[in-house]
Amino acid sequence: MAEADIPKKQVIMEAAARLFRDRGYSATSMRDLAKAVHLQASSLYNHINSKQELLREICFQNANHFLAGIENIEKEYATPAEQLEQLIQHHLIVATSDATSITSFNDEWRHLEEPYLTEFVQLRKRYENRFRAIIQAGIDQGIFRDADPTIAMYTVLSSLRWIYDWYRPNRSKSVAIIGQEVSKLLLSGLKKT
Amino acid sequence: MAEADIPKKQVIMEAAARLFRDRGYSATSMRDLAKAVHLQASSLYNHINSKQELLREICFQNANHFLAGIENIEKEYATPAEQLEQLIQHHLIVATSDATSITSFNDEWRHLEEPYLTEFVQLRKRYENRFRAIIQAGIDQGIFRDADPTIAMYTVLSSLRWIYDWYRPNRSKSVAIIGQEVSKLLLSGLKKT
DNA sequence: CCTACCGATCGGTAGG
DNA sequence: CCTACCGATCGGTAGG
Repeated sequence: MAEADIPKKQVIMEAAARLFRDRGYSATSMRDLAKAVHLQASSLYNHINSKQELLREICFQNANHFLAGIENIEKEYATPAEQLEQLIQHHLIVATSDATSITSFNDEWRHLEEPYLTEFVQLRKRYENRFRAIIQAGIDQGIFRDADPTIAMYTVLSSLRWIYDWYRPNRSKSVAIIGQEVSKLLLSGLKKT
Repeated sequence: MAEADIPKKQVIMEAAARLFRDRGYSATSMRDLAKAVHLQASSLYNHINSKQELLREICFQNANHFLAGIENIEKEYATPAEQLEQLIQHHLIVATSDATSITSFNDEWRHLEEPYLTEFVQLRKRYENRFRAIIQAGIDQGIFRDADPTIAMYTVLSSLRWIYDWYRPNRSKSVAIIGQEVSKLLLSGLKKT
């Protein structure tokens, strides 16, 4: 009975996110999706407008989630070192709170059609710019090494990505602990000093 | 005339790698591919057996390339620190020497059909195991910090991945220099000591 | 290497 | 929410 209260559209969205993650957007058919929610393919269209709409909402939901976090961290924390540490933590929280849909945000967005494709790329760029600015501030203040801020940013972001690409719950440590270890690795390096 | 000597199958394979990278395996049709090599779709089958075959050969070619390198490095270099540094360099060389097909190795392999899917996953696992063993050896010898070797391995591998995901030639530094900076970042960390 | 064509499947609509 | 169905496109084959 409790399940009956979840809007059907949300149920469809979650099933879509899972299929997009497991097979990719293009390899997922509306008939696959219909079967996953125990409907006929045509009945899906009483709740959604198109396959594109599903991808679009999944991608932008995540993009906005990431951006809201970084803006908050810029206000709440003063030093670049704190901001970066919080950013890493926030990135992992967003990614693991909606672990199935993050793959679309990472990989399937390229199947977005215009004008949404352009808009999405701009949102992502904004996130990257803010991320880079924090690293740049750390370098300017002498807290971080004199690294290339773009390279450092992508290295950090990529390191966070493997966690939801390869991580499988209850197979190993918790995401929080993995996140801490990745943070330490990125900030202090692998070599002993 | 020089181009006439390149086997048609190779031309098709390279065009396929580019399309799989740009649109993904599922979203690439044999008619797209045919157009790219100025043929009718049906004519492709005089040179190849199936769409699957193209993906399979692209994926396994890269997998074998990566594995051959790591076996060689294990023999040629003695210390884990040297081996890791060489491994990072080798990974980047493989990735950039065939930059278009590396995306299939990274992302499109999941569209492989059995039994090749299982075989591919095993090859990749073997690469990861050897990579992890080198990090483990460095920890045992006291050269590396007491990190989780699996986490360290994935962090390193992911950091290498962004270079061919995001890097665009002549927009910035060379791959060699980017690789050096990423290496330094991973080994020494972002924070000043 | 082409024309002609196969059955299967695609996203989506009409109409109830 | 269903049945019935649309035109388009899919990977691939036959036959020359």
